[in-house]
Amino acid sequence: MSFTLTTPLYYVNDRAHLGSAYTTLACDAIARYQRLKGEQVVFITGCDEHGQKIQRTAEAQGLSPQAHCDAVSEGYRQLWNQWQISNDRFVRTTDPRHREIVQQFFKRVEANGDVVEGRQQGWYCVACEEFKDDPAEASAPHCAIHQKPLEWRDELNLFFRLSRYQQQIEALIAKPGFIAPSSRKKEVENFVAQGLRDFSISRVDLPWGIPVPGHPGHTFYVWFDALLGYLTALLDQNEEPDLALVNARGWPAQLHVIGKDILRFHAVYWPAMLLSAGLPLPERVFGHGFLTREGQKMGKSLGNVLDPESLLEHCGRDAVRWYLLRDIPFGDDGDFQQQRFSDLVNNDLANTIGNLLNRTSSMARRWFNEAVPPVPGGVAASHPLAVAALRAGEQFTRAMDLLDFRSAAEACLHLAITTNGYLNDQAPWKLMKQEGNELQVGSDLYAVLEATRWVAVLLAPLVPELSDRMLQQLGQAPLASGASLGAPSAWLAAQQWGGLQPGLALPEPQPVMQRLELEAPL
RNA sequence: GGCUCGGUAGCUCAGCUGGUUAGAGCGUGGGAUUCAUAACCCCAAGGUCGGGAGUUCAAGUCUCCCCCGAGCCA
Repeated sequence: MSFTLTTPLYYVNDRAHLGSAYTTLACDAIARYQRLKGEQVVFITGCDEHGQKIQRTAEAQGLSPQAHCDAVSEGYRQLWNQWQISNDRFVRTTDPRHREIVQQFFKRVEANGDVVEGRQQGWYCVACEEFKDDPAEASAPHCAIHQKPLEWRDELNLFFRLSRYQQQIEALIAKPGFIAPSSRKKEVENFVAQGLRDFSISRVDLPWGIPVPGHPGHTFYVWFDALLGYLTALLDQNEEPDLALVNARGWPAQLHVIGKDILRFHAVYWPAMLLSAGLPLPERVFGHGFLTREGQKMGKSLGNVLDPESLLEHCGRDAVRWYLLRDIPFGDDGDFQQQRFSDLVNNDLANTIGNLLNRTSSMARRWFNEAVPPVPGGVAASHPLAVAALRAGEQFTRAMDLLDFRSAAEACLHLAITTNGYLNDQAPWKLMKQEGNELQVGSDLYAVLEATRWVAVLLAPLVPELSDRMLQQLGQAPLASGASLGAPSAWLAAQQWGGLQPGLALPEPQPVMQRLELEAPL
Protein backbone atom coordinates (compact mmCIF):
# COMPACT_ATOMS: atom_id res chain seq x y z
CA MET A 1 0.00 0.00 0.00
CA SER A 2 1.12 3.50 -0.60
CA PHE A 3 0.08 6.59 1.20
CA THR A 4 0.29 9.94 -0.55
CA LEU A 5 -0.31 13.09 1.42
CA THR A 6 0.18 16.76 0.74
CA THR A 7 0.50 20.07 2.46
CA PRO A 8 -0.81 23.01 0.48
CA LEU A 9 1.73 24.39 -1.95
CA TYR A 10 2.63 27.55 -0.13
CA TYR A 11 2.26 30.81 -1.95
CA VAL A 12 5.59 32.56 -2.25
CA ASN A 13 4.20 36.00 -1.78
CA ASP A 14 5.92 36.11 1.56
CA ARG A 15 8.19 33.99 3.68
CA ALA A 16 6.88 31.14 5.79
CA HIS A 17 4.86 31.92 8.87
CA LEU A 18 3.83 29.79 11.81
CA GLY A 19 0.66 28.68 10.07
CA SER A 20 2.54 26.96 7.27
CA ALA A 21 4.89 25.44 9.80
CA TYR A 22 1.93 24.10 11.75
CA THR A 23 0.40 22.46 8.69
CA THR A 24 3.72 21.02 7.64
CA LEU A 25 4.53 19.70 11.09
CA ALA A 26 1.19 17.97 11.32
CA CYS A 27 1.69 16.38 7.92
CA ASP A 28 5.12 15.29 8.97
CA ALA A 29 3.67 13.50 11.97
CA ILE A 30 1.17 11.76 9.70
CA ALA A 31 3.84 10.81 7.19
CA ARG A 32 6.05 9.40 9.91
CA TYR A 33 3.20 7.49 11.44
CA GLN A 34 2.30 5.91 8.12
CA ARG A 35 5.90 5.00 7.39
CA LEU A 36 6.26 3.44 10.81
CA LYS A 37 3.24 1.31 10.07
CA GLY A 38 5.06 0.10 6.99
CA GLU A 39 3.30 2.17 4.33
CA GLN A 40 5.12 3.41 1.27
CA VAL A 41 4.65 7.13 1.84
CA VAL A 42 4.86 9.99 -0.61
CA PHE A 43 4.81 13.18 1.42
CA ILE A 44 4.48 16.22 -0.81
CA THR A 45 5.01 19.86 -0.09
CA GLY A 46 6.20 22.75 -2.20
CA CYS A 47 5.51 26.23 -3.44
CA ASP A 48 2.94 27.91 -5.61
CA GLU A 49 4.72 30.64 -7.52
CA HIS A 50 2.60 32.14 -10.26
CA GLY A 51 0.12 34.96 -10.42
CA GLN A 52 -0.09 38.66 -10.66
CA LYS A 53 0.43 39.12 -6.97
CA ILE A 54 3.83 37.47 -7.18
CA GLN A 55 4.71 39.51 -10.21
CA ARG A 56 3.91 42.73 -8.40
CA THR A 57 5.63 41.72 -5.21
CA ALA A 58 8.76 40.95 -7.18
CA GLU A 59 8.57 44.21 -9.07
CA ALA A 60 8.17 46.14 -5.85
CA GLN A 61 11.45 44.66 -4.70
CA GLY A 62 13.15 45.32 -7.97
CA LEU A 63 13.47 41.63 -8.69
CA SER A 64 12.41 39.50 -11.58
CA PRO A 65 9.53 37.24 -10.64
CA GLN A 66 11.77 34.24 -11.08
CA ALA A 67 14.46 35.63 -8.81
CA HIS A 68 11.87 36.42 -6.18
CA CYS A 69 10.36 32.94 -6.37
CA ASP A 70 13.75 31.31 -6.24
CA ALA A 71 14.61 33.17 -3.09
CA VAL A 72 11.35 32.60 -1.25
CA SER A 73 10.94 28.99 -2.19
CA GLU A 74 14.51 28.32 -1.20
CA GLY A 75 13.60 29.83 2.15
CA TYR A 76 10.80 27.33 2.51
CA ARG A 77 12.99 24.47 1.52
CA GLN A 78 15.59 25.42 4.07
CA LEU A 79 13.04 25.98 6.77
CA TRP A 80 11.61 22.50 6.32
CA ASN A 81 15.12 21.19 6.39
CA GLN A 82 15.77 22.86 9.69
CA TRP A 83 12.56 21.44 11.07
CA GLN A 84 13.63 18.03 9.77
CA ILE A 85 10.42 17.66 7.84
CA SER A 86 10.43 14.29 6.14
CA ASN A 87 8.84 15.36 2.88
CA ASP A 88 9.67 13.13 -0.04
CA ARG A 89 8.95 15.80 -2.62
CA PHE A 90 9.26 19.53 -2.84
CA VAL A 91 7.52 20.82 -5.93
CA ARG A 92 7.67 24.28 -7.46
CA THR A 93 5.06 25.41 -9.90
CA THR A 94 7.68 27.31 -11.86
CA ASP A 95 9.45 24.04 -12.62
CA PRO A 96 9.42 23.50 -16.40
CA ARG A 97 8.22 19.99 -15.72
CA HIS A 98 5.17 21.40 -14.06
CA ARG A 99 4.40 23.51 -17.10
CA GLU A 100 4.39 20.35 -19.14
CA ILE A 101 1.99 18.58 -16.79
CA VAL A 102 -0.37 21.55 -16.63
CA GLN A 103 -0.53 21.74 -20.38
CA GLN A 104 -1.17 18.03 -20.71
CA PHE A 105 -3.86 18.24 -18.12
CA PHE A 106 -5.48 21.16 -19.87
CA LYS A 107 -5.54 19.33 -23.15
CA ARG A 108 -7.38 16.47 -21.53
CA VAL A 109 -9.90 18.84 -20.02
CA GLU A 110 -10.33 20.65 -23.27
CA ALA A 111 -10.70 17.41 -25.21
CA ASN A 112 -13.41 16.48 -22.78
CA GLY A 113 -15.34 19.58 -23.80
CA ASP A 114 -14.94 21.29 -20.47
CA VAL A 115 -13.27 24.45 -21.66
CA VAL A 116 -15.33 27.31 -23.02
CA GLU A 117 -14.54 30.89 -23.82
CA GLY A 118 -16.36 33.49 -21.88
CA ARG A 119 -16.25 37.12 -21.09
CA GLN A 120 -15.16 37.89 -17.58
CA GLN A 121 -16.07 41.32 -16.49
CA GLY A 122 -15.93 42.63 -13.01
CA TRP A 123 -13.95 43.83 -10.06
CA TYR A 124 -10.80 41.91 -9.38
CA CYS A 125 -8.73 41.60 -6.26
CA VAL A 126 -5.13 40.92 -7.13
CA ALA A 127 -4.36 39.81 -3.60
CA CYS A 128 -7.10 37.19 -3.71
CA GLU A 129 -6.50 36.56 -7.39
CA GLU A 130 -10.25 36.45 -7.70
CA PHE A 131 -13.12 38.29 -9.26
CA LYS A 132 -15.48 39.74 -6.72
CA ASP A 133 -19.20 40.10 -7.02
CA ASP A 134 -19.33 43.84 -6.43
CA PRO A 135 -21.77 45.52 -8.78
CA ALA A 136 -20.31 46.98 -11.94
CA GLU A 137 -21.48 50.47 -11.09
CA ALA A 138 -19.68 50.45 -7.75
CA SER A 139 -17.21 53.27 -7.46
CA ALA A 140 -13.83 52.40 -5.97
CA PRO A 141 -14.82 49.13 -4.31
CA HIS A 142 -12.39 47.51 -1.91
CA CYS A 143 -11.65 43.90 -1.15
CA ALA A 144 -13.20 42.96 2.18
CA ILE A 145 -10.30 40.66 2.97
CA HIS A 146 -7.35 42.72 1.88
CA GLN A 147 -8.76 46.21 2.27
CA LYS A 148 -7.25 47.03 -1.07
CA PRO A 149 -8.90 48.69 -4.04
CA LEU A 150 -10.38 46.33 -6.59
CA GLU A 151 -9.38 46.64 -10.21
CA TRP A 152 -11.88 46.65 -13.04
CA ARG A 153 -11.29 43.88 -15.55
CA ASP A 154 -12.99 43.11 -18.76
CA GLU A 155 -11.42 40.23 -20.56
CA LEU A 156 -12.05 37.18 -22.63
CA ASN A 157 -11.15 34.19 -20.48
CA LEU A 158 -11.31 30.48 -20.69
CA PHE A 159 -13.77 28.86 -18.34
CA PHE A 160 -13.84 25.45 -16.85
CA ARG A 161 -17.31 23.97 -17.04
CA LEU A 162 -17.65 23.19 -13.39
CA SER A 163 -21.42 23.27 -13.74
CA ARG A 164 -21.33 19.95 -15.53
CA TYR A 165 -20.05 18.27 -12.40
CA GLN A 166 -22.77 19.32 -10.02
CA GLN A 167 -24.06 15.83 -9.38
CA GLN A 168 -20.69 14.15 -9.11
CA ILE A 169 -19.43 16.72 -6.67
CA GLU A 170 -22.54 16.44 -4.58
CA ALA A 171 -22.06 12.70 -4.40
CA LEU A 172 -18.41 13.12 -3.55
CA ILE A 173 -18.83 15.48 -0.64
CA ALA A 174 -21.64 13.36 0.71
CA LYS A 175 -19.16 10.53 1.08
CA PRO A 176 -18.38 10.08 4.75
CA GLY A 177 -14.82 11.04 5.50
CA PHE A 178 -14.11 12.93 2.30
CA ILE A 179 -14.37 16.27 4.02
CA ALA A 180 -12.75 16.31 7.42
CA PRO A 181 -13.30 17.23 10.10
CA SER A 182 -16.95 16.49 9.46
CA SER A 183 -17.93 19.82 11.01
CA ARG A 184 -16.65 21.47 7.84
CA LYS A 185 -18.90 19.47 5.59
CA LYS A 186 -22.03 21.52 5.74
CA GLU A 187 -20.31 24.67 4.68
CA VAL A 188 -19.21 23.03 1.45
CA GLU A 189 -22.56 21.31 0.94
CA ASN A 190 -24.34 24.63 1.12
CA PHE A 191 -21.92 26.19 -1.28
CA VAL A 192 -22.43 23.40 -3.80
CA ALA A 193 -26.17 23.42 -3.28
CA GLN A 194 -26.31 27.00 -4.55
CA GLY A 195 -25.36 25.61 -7.92
CA LEU A 196 -21.86 25.34 -9.25
CA ARG A 197 -20.82 28.01 -11.68
CA ASP A 198 -18.18 27.69 -14.33
CA PHE A 199 -15.00 29.37 -13.25
CA SER A 200 -12.34 31.13 -15.17
CA ILE A 201 -9.07 29.29 -15.55
CA SER A 202 -7.06 31.74 -17.59
CA ARG A 203 -5.98 35.33 -17.51
CA VAL A 204 -4.90 37.55 -20.33
CA ASP A 205 -1.97 39.94 -20.30
CA LEU A 206 -0.43 38.23 -17.33
CA PRO A 207 3.00 37.10 -18.33
CA TRP A 208 3.84 35.49 -14.96
CA GLY A 209 1.98 32.27 -15.50
CA ILE A 210 1.93 29.13 -17.56
CA PRO A 211 0.82 29.72 -21.16
CA VAL A 212 -2.39 28.02 -22.17
CA PRO A 213 -1.62 25.84 -25.17
CA GLY A 214 -3.57 26.81 -28.26
CA HIS A 215 -4.77 30.07 -26.74
CA PRO A 216 -2.14 32.73 -27.34
CA GLY A 217 -2.12 35.50 -24.77
CA HIS A 218 -3.69 33.38 -22.08
CA THR A 219 -1.93 32.13 -19.02
CA PHE A 220 -3.42 29.80 -16.44
CA TYR A 221 -5.18 31.12 -13.42
CA VAL A 222 -2.98 30.43 -10.39
CA TRP A 223 -5.37 28.05 -8.68
CA PHE A 224 -5.70 25.84 -11.74
CA ASP A 225 -1.96 25.69 -11.99
CA ALA A 226 -1.26 25.31 -8.28
CA LEU A 227 -3.53 22.36 -7.60
CA LEU A 228 -1.87 20.47 -10.40
CA GLY A 229 1.39 20.76 -8.53
CA TYR A 230 0.25 17.77 -6.49
CA LEU A 231 0.48 15.69 -9.65
CA THR A 232 3.77 17.06 -10.88
CA ALA A 233 5.26 16.37 -7.50
CA LEU A 234 4.67 12.66 -7.86
CA LEU A 235 6.82 12.25 -10.93
CA ASP A 236 10.46 11.39 -10.57
CA GLN A 237 12.91 14.13 -11.40
CA ASN A 238 14.64 12.00 -13.97
CA GLU A 239 11.61 10.85 -15.91
CA GLU A 240 9.82 12.65 -18.69
CA PRO A 241 6.87 14.51 -17.24
CA ASP A 242 3.89 12.51 -18.37
CA LEU A 243 0.47 12.84 -16.83
CA ALA A 244 -0.29 9.24 -17.65
CA LEU A 245 2.30 8.17 -15.09
CA VAL A 246 0.80 9.75 -12.00
CA ASN A 247 -1.42 6.81 -11.16
CA ALA A 248 1.60 4.59 -11.00
CA ARG A 249 3.45 7.08 -8.82
CA GLY A 250 1.01 7.37 -5.97
CA TRP A 251 -2.06 9.16 -7.27
CA PRO A 252 -4.71 9.51 -5.91
CA ALA A 253 -3.61 11.13 -2.68
CA GLN A 254 -4.99 9.61 0.47
CA LEU A 255 -5.00 12.98 2.12
CA HIS A 256 -4.78 16.68 1.37
CA VAL A 257 -4.14 18.67 4.52
CA ILE A 258 -5.07 22.32 4.09
CA GLY A 259 -6.13 25.36 6.06
CA LYS A 260 -9.85 25.70 6.43
CA ASP A 261 -9.92 28.77 4.19
CA ILE A 262 -9.09 26.84 1.02
CA LEU A 263 -11.44 23.95 1.54
CA ARG A 264 -13.62 24.95 -1.39
CA PHE A 265 -10.78 24.73 -3.87
CA HIS A 266 -9.80 21.29 -2.69
CA ALA A 267 -13.18 19.75 -2.10
CA VAL A 268 -15.03 21.18 -5.10
CA TYR A 269 -12.92 22.67 -7.88
CA TRP A 270 -10.07 20.22 -7.67
CA PRO A 271 -12.11 17.02 -7.80
CA ALA A 272 -14.09 18.39 -10.74
CA MET A 273 -10.89 19.15 -12.59
CA LEU A 274 -9.65 15.64 -11.93
CA LEU A 275 -12.90 14.11 -13.10
CA SER A 276 -12.64 16.07 -16.28
CA ALA A 277 -9.12 14.86 -16.88
CA GLY A 278 -10.09 11.30 -16.14
CA LEU A 279 -8.02 10.98 -12.99
CA PRO A 280 -9.03 9.38 -9.70
CA LEU A 281 -10.06 11.55 -6.77
CA PRO A 282 -8.26 12.13 -3.48
CA GLU A 283 -9.69 10.22 -0.57
CA ARG A 284 -9.79 12.89 2.02
CA VAL A 285 -9.43 16.64 2.41
CA PHE A 286 -8.70 17.78 5.92
CA GLY A 287 -9.18 21.47 6.70
CA HIS A 288 -7.41 22.43 9.88
CA GLY A 289 -7.93 25.54 11.96
CA PHE A 290 -5.88 28.68 12.36
CA LEU A 291 -3.54 29.77 15.08
CA THR A 292 -3.79 32.95 17.02
CA ARG A 293 -1.21 34.17 19.46
CA GLU A 294 -2.14 35.08 22.99
CA GLY A 295 -5.70 35.51 21.81
CA GLN A 296 -4.89 37.80 18.90
CA LYS A 297 -4.63 37.28 15.22
CA MET A 298 -1.05 37.26 14.10
CA GLY A 299 -0.19 39.89 11.58
CA LYS A 300 2.42 42.30 10.48
CA SER A 301 0.34 45.27 11.50
CA LEU A 302 0.10 43.98 15.06
CA GLY A 303 3.78 43.09 15.01
CA ASN A 304 3.08 39.82 16.79
CA VAL A 305 4.01 37.26 14.18
CA LEU A 306 5.77 34.24 15.52
CA ASP A 307 8.60 33.38 13.22
CA PRO A 308 9.05 29.63 12.80
CA GLU A 309 12.76 30.04 12.43
CA SER A 310 13.29 31.87 15.68
CA LEU A 311 10.87 29.56 17.42
CA LEU A 312 13.01 26.67 16.37
CA GLU A 313 16.16 28.41 17.46
CA HIS A 314 14.90 29.15 20.95
CA CYS A 315 12.88 26.06 21.70
CA GLY A 316 13.87 23.18 19.51
CA ARG A 317 11.87 20.90 17.30
CA ASP A 318 10.47 18.49 19.85
CA ALA A 319 9.11 21.19 22.09
CA VAL A 320 7.22 22.98 19.35
CA ARG A 321 5.94 19.80 17.77
CA TRP A 322 4.72 18.53 21.08
CA TYR A 323 2.95 21.72 22.01
CA LEU A 324 1.20 22.20 18.70
CA LEU A 325 0.20 18.59 18.27
CA ARG A 326 -0.64 17.81 21.85
CA ASP A 327 -2.48 20.95 22.85
CA ILE A 328 -4.32 22.16 19.79
CA PRO A 329 -7.09 19.88 18.60
CA PHE A 330 -6.25 19.31 14.95
CA GLY A 331 -9.05 20.80 12.95
CA ASP A 332 -10.01 23.47 15.45
CA ASP A 333 -8.58 26.92 15.78
CA GLY A 334 -5.91 27.24 18.40
CA ASP A 335 -4.12 29.85 20.41
CA PHE A 336 -0.37 29.88 20.88
CA GLN A 337 0.31 30.83 24.48
CA GLN A 338 3.88 31.05 25.53
CA GLN A 339 3.35 30.29 29.20
CA ARG A 340 1.28 27.26 28.40
CA PHE A 341 3.79 26.21 25.78
CA SER A 342 6.64 26.06 28.25
CA ASP A 343 4.42 24.63 31.01
CA LEU A 344 3.36 21.73 28.85
CA VAL A 345 6.77 21.03 27.41
CA ASN A 346 8.38 21.08 30.83
CA ASN A 347 5.67 19.16 32.55
CA ASP A 348 4.92 16.50 29.95
CA LEU A 349 8.21 16.02 28.23
CA ALA A 350 10.88 16.93 30.75
CA ASN A 351 9.18 16.03 34.03
CA THR A 352 6.70 13.30 33.39
CA ILE A 353 8.35 11.45 30.53
CA GLY A 354 12.01 12.46 30.64
CA ASN A 355 12.34 12.15 34.37
CA LEU A 356 10.59 8.78 34.36
CA LEU A 357 13.28 7.41 32.13
CA ASN A 358 16.00 9.11 34.08
CA ARG A 359 14.97 7.91 37.52
CA THR A 360 14.32 4.36 36.39
CA SER A 361 17.50 3.99 34.45
CA SER A 362 19.41 5.34 37.44
CA MET A 363 17.97 2.75 39.76
CA ALA A 364 18.45 -0.12 37.36
CA ARG A 365 22.06 0.80 36.82
CA ARG A 366 22.75 1.27 40.49
CA TRP A 367 21.29 -1.98 41.70
CA PHE A 368 21.53 -4.24 38.67
CA ASN A 369 24.96 -3.87 37.34
CA GLU A 370 24.30 -0.96 34.99
CA ALA A 371 21.85 -3.02 33.01
CA VAL A 372 18.24 -3.94 32.50
CA PRO A 373 17.36 -6.14 35.50
CA PRO A 374 17.01 -9.85 34.85
CA VAL A 375 13.55 -11.35 34.99
CA PRO A 376 14.05 -14.92 36.22
CA GLY A 377 10.39 -15.86 36.11
CA GLY A 378 10.00 -14.56 32.58
CA VAL A 379 8.23 -11.45 31.40
CA ALA A 380 4.58 -11.45 32.40
CA ALA A 381 2.16 -10.09 29.85
CA SER A 382 -0.43 -9.83 32.60
CA HIS A 383 1.56 -7.17 34.43
CA PRO A 384 -0.56 -4.09 35.08
CA LEU A 385 1.91 -1.98 33.13
CA ALA A 386 1.75 -4.41 30.23
CA VAL A 387 -1.98 -3.97 30.16
CA ALA A 388 -1.61 -0.22 30.36
CA ALA A 389 0.95 -0.18 27.56
CA LEU A 390 -1.21 -2.25 25.29
CA ARG A 391 -4.16 0.00 25.93
CA ALA A 392 -2.03 3.08 25.25
CA GLY A 393 -0.90 1.56 21.99
CA GLU A 394 -4.45 0.93 20.92
CA GLN A 395 -5.59 4.40 21.84
CA PHE A 396 -2.60 5.87 20.06
CA THR A 397 -3.29 4.05 16.83
CA ARG A 398 -6.98 4.77 16.90
CA ALA A 399 -6.27 8.45 17.46
CA MET A 400 -3.60 8.74 14.79
CA ASP A 401 -5.83 7.12 12.22
CA LEU A 402 -8.32 9.90 12.91
CA LEU A 403 -5.58 12.55 12.85
CA ASP A 404 -6.39 13.22 16.47
CA PHE A 405 -2.87 14.07 17.57
CA ARG A 406 -4.05 15.39 20.86
CA SER A 407 -5.57 12.13 21.91
CA ALA A 408 -2.57 10.23 20.59
CA ALA A 409 -0.28 12.40 22.68
CA GLU A 410 -2.47 11.88 25.70
CA ALA A 411 -2.18 8.15 25.30
CA CYS A 412 1.61 8.42 25.61
CA LEU A 413 1.35 10.79 28.50
CA HIS A 414 -1.12 8.65 30.40
CA LEU A 415 1.11 5.66 30.07
CA ALA A 416 3.99 7.67 31.52
CA ILE A 417 1.81 8.94 34.35
CA THR A 418 0.56 5.46 35.15
CA THR A 419 4.12 4.21 35.13
CA ASN A 420 5.32 6.96 37.43
CA GLY A 421 2.47 6.12 39.76
CA TYR A 422 3.34 2.47 39.74
CA LEU A 423 6.92 3.28 40.60
CA ASN A 424 5.83 5.39 43.54
CA ASP A 425 3.54 2.65 44.79
CA GLN A 426 6.23 -0.01 44.59
CA ALA A 427 8.91 2.32 45.98
CA PRO A 428 11.88 0.16 45.01
CA TRP A 429 14.18 2.58 46.84
CA LYS A 430 12.49 1.48 50.07
CA LEU A 431 12.54 -2.20 49.21
CA MET A 432 16.21 -2.06 48.45
CA LYS A 433 16.96 -1.01 51.99
CA GLN A 434 16.17 -4.54 53.12
CA GLU A 435 17.86 -7.72 52.03
CA GLY A 436 16.03 -10.20 49.90
CA ASN A 437 13.93 -7.88 47.79
CA GLU A 438 16.13 -7.86 44.71
CA LEU A 439 13.84 -10.12 42.74
CA GLN A 440 10.81 -7.96 43.40
CA VAL A 441 12.68 -4.76 42.66
CA GLY A 442 14.18 -6.24 39.54
CA SER A 443 10.86 -7.21 38.08
CA ASP A 444 9.31 -3.87 39.06
CA LEU A 445 12.09 -1.95 37.41
CA TYR A 446 11.95 -4.14 34.37
CA ALA A 447 8.27 -3.43 33.93
CA VAL A 448 8.82 0.28 34.37
CA LEU A 449 11.69 0.36 31.89
CA GLU A 450 9.64 -1.63 29.44
CA ALA A 451 6.67 0.70 29.79
CA THR A 452 9.01 3.60 29.27
CA ARG A 453 10.28 1.97 26.12
CA TRP A 454 6.69 1.82 24.95
CA VAL A 455 6.31 5.51 25.59
CA ALA A 456 9.36 6.16 23.45
CA VAL A 457 8.09 3.92 20.69
CA LEU A 458 4.66 5.51 20.58
CA LEU A 459 6.14 8.97 20.64
CA ALA A 460 8.10 8.36 17.45
CA PRO A 461 5.79 10.02 14.89
CA LEU A 462 5.02 13.00 17.13
CA VAL A 463 8.45 13.86 18.52
CA PRO A 464 10.89 11.69 16.59
CA GLU A 465 14.05 13.10 18.08
CA LEU A 466 12.93 12.72 21.65
CA SER A 467 11.83 9.21 20.84
CA ASP A 468 15.27 8.40 19.47
CA ARG A 469 17.02 9.85 22.48
CA MET A 470 14.88 7.80 24.82
CA LEU A 471 15.46 4.63 22.86
CA GLN A 472 19.15 5.28 22.84
CA GLN A 473 19.10 5.54 26.65
CA LEU A 474 17.34 2.21 26.71
CA GLY A 475 19.92 0.60 24.48
CA GLN A 476 17.49 0.37 21.56
CA ALA A 477 17.99 1.14 17.90
CA PRO A 478 16.26 4.30 16.68
CA LEU A 479 13.02 3.93 14.75
CA ALA A 480 13.42 5.37 11.31
CA SER A 481 10.29 7.38 10.60
CA GLY A 482 11.88 9.79 8.18
CA ALA A 483 12.06 7.58 5.14
CA SER A 484 10.06 4.78 3.64
CA LEU A 485 12.00 1.57 3.96
CA GLY A 486 9.55 -0.79 2.36
CA ALA A 487 10.51 -3.20 5.11
CA PRO A 488 8.32 -4.92 7.69
CA SER A 489 7.49 -2.45 10.34
CA ALA A 490 10.01 -2.35 13.16
CA TRP A 491 7.65 -0.02 14.91
CA LEU A 492 4.79 -2.48 15.05
CA ALA A 493 7.20 -5.18 16.09
CA ALA A 494 8.39 -2.96 18.92
CA GLN A 495 4.88 -2.88 20.33
CA GLN A 496 5.27 -6.22 22.00
CA TRP A 497 5.50 -6.44 25.77
CA GLY A 498 8.88 -7.79 26.70
CA GLY A 499 10.82 -6.26 23.87
CA LEU A 500 13.43 -4.95 26.24
CA GLN A 501 16.18 -7.51 26.68
CA PRO A 502 16.97 -8.33 30.34
CA GLY A 503 20.65 -7.90 31.04
CA LEU A 504 21.08 -5.32 28.31
CA ALA A 505 23.61 -2.67 29.32
CA LEU A 506 22.16 0.77 29.99
CA PRO A 507 24.16 3.87 29.16
CA GLU A 508 24.69 6.55 31.74
CA PRO A 509 21.44 8.55 32.09
CA GLN A 510 21.34 11.90 30.39
CA PRO A 511 18.30 14.16 30.52
CA VAL A 512 16.49 13.52 27.23
CA MET A 513 14.55 16.76 27.34
CA GLN A 514 15.74 20.15 28.48
CA ARG A 515 13.29 22.33 30.31
CA LEU A 516 12.32 25.51 28.52
CA GLU A 517 13.23 28.65 30.36
CA LEU A 518 11.74 31.41 28.28
CA GLU A 519 12.31 34.74 29.87
CA ALA A 520 11.51 37.08 27.00
CA PRO A 521 8.53 36.82 24.69
CA LEU A 522 9.44 34.83 21.61
C1' G B 1 -26.31 40.65 5.18
C1' G B 2 -26.56 34.84 4.42
C1' C B 3 -24.27 30.02 5.64
C1' U B 4 -21.04 26.98 8.85
C1' C B 5 -18.35 26.04 13.28
C1' G B 6 -17.29 27.39 18.27
C1' G B 7 -18.36 30.20 23.24
C1' U B 8 -18.25 24.61 29.77
C1' A B 9 -13.46 25.79 36.18
C1' G B 10 -7.66 31.27 35.82
C1' C B 11 -5.82 28.42 30.89
C1' U B 12 -6.57 24.30 26.98
C1' C B 13 -10.42 21.22 26.36
C1' A B 14 -13.98 16.16 27.39
C1' G B 15 -19.08 15.84 28.20
C1' C B 16 -22.70 9.91 23.24
C1' U B 17 -28.99 9.69 21.14
C1' G B 18 -31.76 15.25 27.52
C1' G B 19 -31.76 11.94 33.57
C1' U B 20 -28.11 10.67 40.26
C1' U B 21 -23.52 15.66 43.80
C1' A B 22 -20.74 18.81 35.44
C1' G B 23 -15.09 15.74 34.21
C1' A B 24 -9.45 15.66 32.68
C1' G B 25 -4.69 18.04 32.13
C1' C B 26 -2.09 22.69 33.06
C1' G B 27 -1.86 26.59 36.71
C1' U B 28 -2.74 27.59 42.19
C1' G B 29 -2.71 25.79 47.54
C1' G B 30 -1.54 21.75 50.88
C1' G B 31 0.56 16.85 52.07
C1' A B 32 3.93 12.73 51.30
C1' U B 33 8.64 11.14 49.47
C1' U B 34 14.06 11.02 48.09
C1' C B 35 15.23 6.68 42.89
C1' A B 36 15.19 11.15 39.62
C1' U B 37 15.88 16.97 35.34
C1' A B 38 13.62 21.29 42.98
C1' A B 39 11.62 16.10 39.39
C1' C B 40 7.64 11.96 40.84
C1' C B 41 3.13 10.53 43.89
C1' C B 42 -1.41 11.95 46.78
C1' C B 43 -5.19 15.55 48.27
C1' A B 44 -7.90 20.22 47.89
C1' A B 45 -10.10 24.81 46.26
C1' G B 46 -12.16 26.80 41.75
C1' G B 47 -17.80 26.52 37.22
C1' U B 48 -25.43 30.44 37.99
C1' C B 49 -22.02 25.29 31.45
C1' G B 50 -21.92 33.31 26.59
C1' G B 51 -27.03 36.01 27.75
C1' G B 52 -32.45 35.66 27.62
C1' A B 53 -37.02 33.11 26.77
C1' G B 54 -39.36 28.38 25.83
C1' U B 55 -40.37 22.76 25.48
C1' U B 56 -40.10 18.80 29.34
C1' C B 57 -41.31 15.29 35.33
C1' A B 58 -36.05 16.52 33.97
C1' A B 59 -31.49 20.73 29.66
C1' G B 60 -24.56 22.11 29.38
C1' U B 61 -27.32 18.50 26.25
C1' C B 62 -33.70 20.16 22.31
C1' U B 63 -36.34 25.06 20.07
C1' C B 64 -36.31 30.43 19.29
C1' C B 65 -33.99 35.30 19.91
C1' C B 66 -29.62 38.07 21.14
C1' C B 67 -24.15 38.89 22.13
C1' C B 68 -18.89 37.45 21.07
C1' G B 69 -14.96 34.85 18.01
C1' A B 70 -13.41 32.26 13.42
C1' G B 71 -14.01 30.65 8.24
C1' C B 72 -16.80 30.71 3.82
C1' C B 73 -20.35 33.16 0.54
C1' A B 74 -22.21 37.88 -0.46
